[in-house]
Amino acid sequence: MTAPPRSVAGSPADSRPGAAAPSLPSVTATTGSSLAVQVMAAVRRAITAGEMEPGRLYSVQQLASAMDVSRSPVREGLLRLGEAGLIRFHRNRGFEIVEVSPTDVAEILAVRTALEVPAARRAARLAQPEELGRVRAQWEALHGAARAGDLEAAAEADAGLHRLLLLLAGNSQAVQLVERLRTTTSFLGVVAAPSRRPVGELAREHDALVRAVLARDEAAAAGAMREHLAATAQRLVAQALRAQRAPEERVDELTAQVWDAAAAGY
Amino acid sequence: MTAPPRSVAGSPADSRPGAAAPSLPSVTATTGSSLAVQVMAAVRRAITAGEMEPGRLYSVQQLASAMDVSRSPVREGLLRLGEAGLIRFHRNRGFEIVEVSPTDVAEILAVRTALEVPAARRAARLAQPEELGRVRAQWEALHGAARAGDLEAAAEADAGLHRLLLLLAGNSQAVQLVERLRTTTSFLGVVAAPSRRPVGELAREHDALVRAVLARDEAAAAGAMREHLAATAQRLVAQALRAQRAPEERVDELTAQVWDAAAAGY
DNA sequence: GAACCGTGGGTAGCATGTCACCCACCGGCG
DNA sequence: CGCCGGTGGGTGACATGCTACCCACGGTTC
Repeated sequence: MTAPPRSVAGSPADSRPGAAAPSLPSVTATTGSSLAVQVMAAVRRAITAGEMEPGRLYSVQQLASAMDVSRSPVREGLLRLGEAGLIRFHRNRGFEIVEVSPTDVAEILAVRTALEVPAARRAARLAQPEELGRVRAQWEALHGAARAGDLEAAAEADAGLHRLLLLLAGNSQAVQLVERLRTTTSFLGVVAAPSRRPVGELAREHDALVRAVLARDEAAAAGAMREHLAATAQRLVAQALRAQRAPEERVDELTAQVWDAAAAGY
Repeated sequence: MTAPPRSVAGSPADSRPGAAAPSLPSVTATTGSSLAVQVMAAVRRAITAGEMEPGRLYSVQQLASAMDVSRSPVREGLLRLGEAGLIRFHRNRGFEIVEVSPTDVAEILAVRTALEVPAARRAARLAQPEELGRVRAQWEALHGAARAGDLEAAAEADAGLHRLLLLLAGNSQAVQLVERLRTTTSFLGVVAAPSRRPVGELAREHDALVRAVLARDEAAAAGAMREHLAATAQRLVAQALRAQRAPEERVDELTAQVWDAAAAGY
């Protein structure tokens, strides 16, 4: 449709460039919309898959060849990622993946707390009956995904529920901001824990929240949201700590420390 | 240096393209850094100067000709503006200035309230002595600019003070977010009111805030920040209302209405 | 007179050419 | 043996060519 399959030189097998790596950042498989968006998705996948790592330097040309597109959409997508703080450019040297530190994660969740706790309160107050029905539907979708053990679907339903509550609070700016913050944290790893027990627990954490909103209990909704975000934060901070090779026996202690420092007062 | 002065076709005097306008979006005068950044600044100037308006459709080619650069940096700058929600692209049709509605302004200030009120509290608690000195210095800079009647400098000092407090609260993510939000509202009009009495008033509004922080009074700092943001919000909402040709005698009433609806609960 | 359809101009998106700049490497000089 | 300036490859930024696509306009048909 949009992209006539050019012959394209590609890269034979050299990948000689000075400090560059012989990684294969995954080609454009997803046929979504613009190529720039597909590039962003591909880079994200490459990071979570471990094909691109924080230390190395990469270049636009390199990615363009590997993905079999021209430099323009690659550059465009990378600039967007850079603006979001996910990669960093070194002039005339290349770009580098920015490591998301545990502190960053804690700060992001603190910001989300500041935005979503009042939003839950407002949602409990302002929501129309048919909107409450949508909340219930989204909640049931989350439980359904949890029962099926589908982590990805559960994560999506989770995100949808949060977005819906922000929407019901009537602040579309906050919706956009939280969406962007979520993108950053999701660069950590697509799904939180591997198998543990989080699926059921995740769904259950929302129970109190949804019930409070449906009952229009503002205080309870706010409290439930705060607790849920705190639990999420600790999961993600712990994951970021492990990604930085923190000693496993100190993860719990460090997690509490980092989160408390970032969240106190919000 | 970089841009050999092309002959450039420009648009003689026709401006035939379907819905496009005969506006002259201002050329690149500021020699800052990348052309894309200069384009963003130029577009912003053109909007605040009334040379570009929300209804019309514009094209990359059009701006590129008018500014005597190629389409690449123009496109890049516009894409960044689009990501910030300030313009909207219509595929194969052009792009359009997004009108910042009074509701949007109120929502943005509500978000800032959610972020900056706790930040003021944390700053009062966490700031080191030498950091308090920087707060005092920034405050004095604000008063100096106010005394000199320099609106632009006062606005910048205002922004610097807010950024500093967010920084002292130890949340760099929030710093970035607020910076971005401020960019959006600043698209309304560079300086708030024309001459009124806002310079002195603006500086005085910060007095209680700064004093509370310096005295490490957390509750007072939070309260002062809340009041200050509410006052700012009402100014900006009123300005957005006037930009939408709201009847002057109803501006005060509508302002209070819009702000109360957006801010309640934050 | 009104609905329909071909056509042409204009646009965004992508591909590619080009250039100044920067850094790493290296060979000669002290 | 260590410093130092030349040099070449690689990169980001910009300029420009190309193409599918969309919409408005005008002529044709009923």
